[in-house]
Amino acid sequence: MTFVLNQREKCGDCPIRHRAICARCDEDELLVLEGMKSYQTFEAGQPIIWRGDDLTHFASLVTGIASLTRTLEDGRTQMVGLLLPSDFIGRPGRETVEFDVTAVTDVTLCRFQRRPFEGLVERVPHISQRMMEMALDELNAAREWMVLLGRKTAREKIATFLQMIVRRETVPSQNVQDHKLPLTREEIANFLGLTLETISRQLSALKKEGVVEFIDRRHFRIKDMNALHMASGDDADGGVIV
Amino acid sequence: MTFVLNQREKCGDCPIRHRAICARCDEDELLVLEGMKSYQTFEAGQPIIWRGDDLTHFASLVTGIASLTRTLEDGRTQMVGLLLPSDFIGRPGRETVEFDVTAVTDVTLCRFQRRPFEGLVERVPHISQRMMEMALDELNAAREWMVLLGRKTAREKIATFLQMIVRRETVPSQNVQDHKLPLTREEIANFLGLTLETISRQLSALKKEGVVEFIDRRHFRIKDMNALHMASGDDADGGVIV
DNA sequence: CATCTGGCTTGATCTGGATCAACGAGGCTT
DNA sequence: AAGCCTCGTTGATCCAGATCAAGCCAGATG
Repeated sequence: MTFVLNQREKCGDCPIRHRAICARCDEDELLVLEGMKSYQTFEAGQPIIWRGDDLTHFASLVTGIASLTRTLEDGRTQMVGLLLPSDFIGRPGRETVEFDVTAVTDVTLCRFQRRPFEGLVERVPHISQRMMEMALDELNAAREWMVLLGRKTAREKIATFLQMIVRRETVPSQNVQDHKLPLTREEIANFLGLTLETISRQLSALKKEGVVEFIDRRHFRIKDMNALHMASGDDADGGVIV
Repeated sequence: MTFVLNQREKCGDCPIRHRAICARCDEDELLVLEGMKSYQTFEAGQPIIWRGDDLTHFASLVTGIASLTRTLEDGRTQMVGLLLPSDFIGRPGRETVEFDVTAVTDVTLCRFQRRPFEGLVERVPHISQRMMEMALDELNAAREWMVLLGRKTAREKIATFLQMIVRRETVPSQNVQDHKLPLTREEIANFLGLTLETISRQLSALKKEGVVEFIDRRHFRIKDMNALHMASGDDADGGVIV
């Protein structure tokens, strides 16, 4: 578990054909993958891999949402990544996993044995380049998040989070302005380095100010995108790096 | 700027022969590098690259220390990485830089034009694998730091920071137990997401408790490694991942 | 040798977010 | 339909760390 890739498009039926792994889907190499893939499902809340486990498979997240977290001895937990459909789990050259991966919702993975997949990565330059690109994207995202965790206020953190949700558009969007919070208040808190009470209060505040509107607990709509952006603490340009 | 690599050893005279880039130094490919390298120096405090700048060169940090930071509009700044000698600056496939790189002390870089270097990376599999390994190391380090920034107390942050200094051993060590703080109190604060006053107070507290001893403002010695470890908030095993 | 300057320490006070606590509201089960 | 759960809201209070404010100390400068 490891890469989080902001790339929703598919270019075929099989998840492994997501642009995530190969930008050129007709490549013969991908046919090899067809033979070795298998599917695996997890229920919401179930662990997918624990830190320290052997990484026997690589996988592509087909449906659902998973989280990447670390929990300290006393139970404090910090989310370090959020995996959405088409995101990739696995890192070439690594035997074990450094963070816990947990299914946030029901999850389907499309898996490949690590060895043959790694062989493929080694043989096919544009796949290894793609893996490098994903790693660097993830590195950028992690560093952006470090800025948020270290220096932003609660309000800025939530505004940034909402912007991220809107940008990464979890559901392919039936209604353009409606968005779904993929996480509970507690999970959001663990993502932002806050408590669930603070999340709740800040969301209420944004609602009261007319920046966002809530359809129900999980569904919201941005009423004032500009105010949200102002509240996020990011400068004008630097927004979309992910 | 981008990779931070925890790899002090050299395997030759030239910095590019650091294990950082090639684990097998006799490779012919490295001879190519000999011809295209050039050196560049920066004074303490000078910017090396700004966010958004074109990344025309890759480089290896030969001497000195540099920081990777992001500054918000109102001046709040967060350090997202610390570059020590033999660390690598540059990312294959990227045109621009996402964070500011600044010389913390006087710095010497050994540079290479990006294009030819990238060509080399593409041609030589074990170099591209090494680059991937560095990227993944950095990704892990960034995520570990996210846990620190999001969930650790001031005391835990400082203890973790001191442990990191001891582990990464800035100076090759004349006296095994003496260590040097590579940063000012303010820089440490920006690294840990705190203020300089809090850094000062926490260091005083650790001193008073006999956990560390200060030779002068910059030089310290661990008196009670175990207590320091206890204070860091990390669990028994998970320490050295970097 | 006096002064200055930039980094550092220490004290006093303030405050954003944590913590503790109670209550609501929707979705299950029975 | 009643009784639970789990998740979420809101209020009251607390406290770790920020902020404001003096001083301090060592090395640089005249």
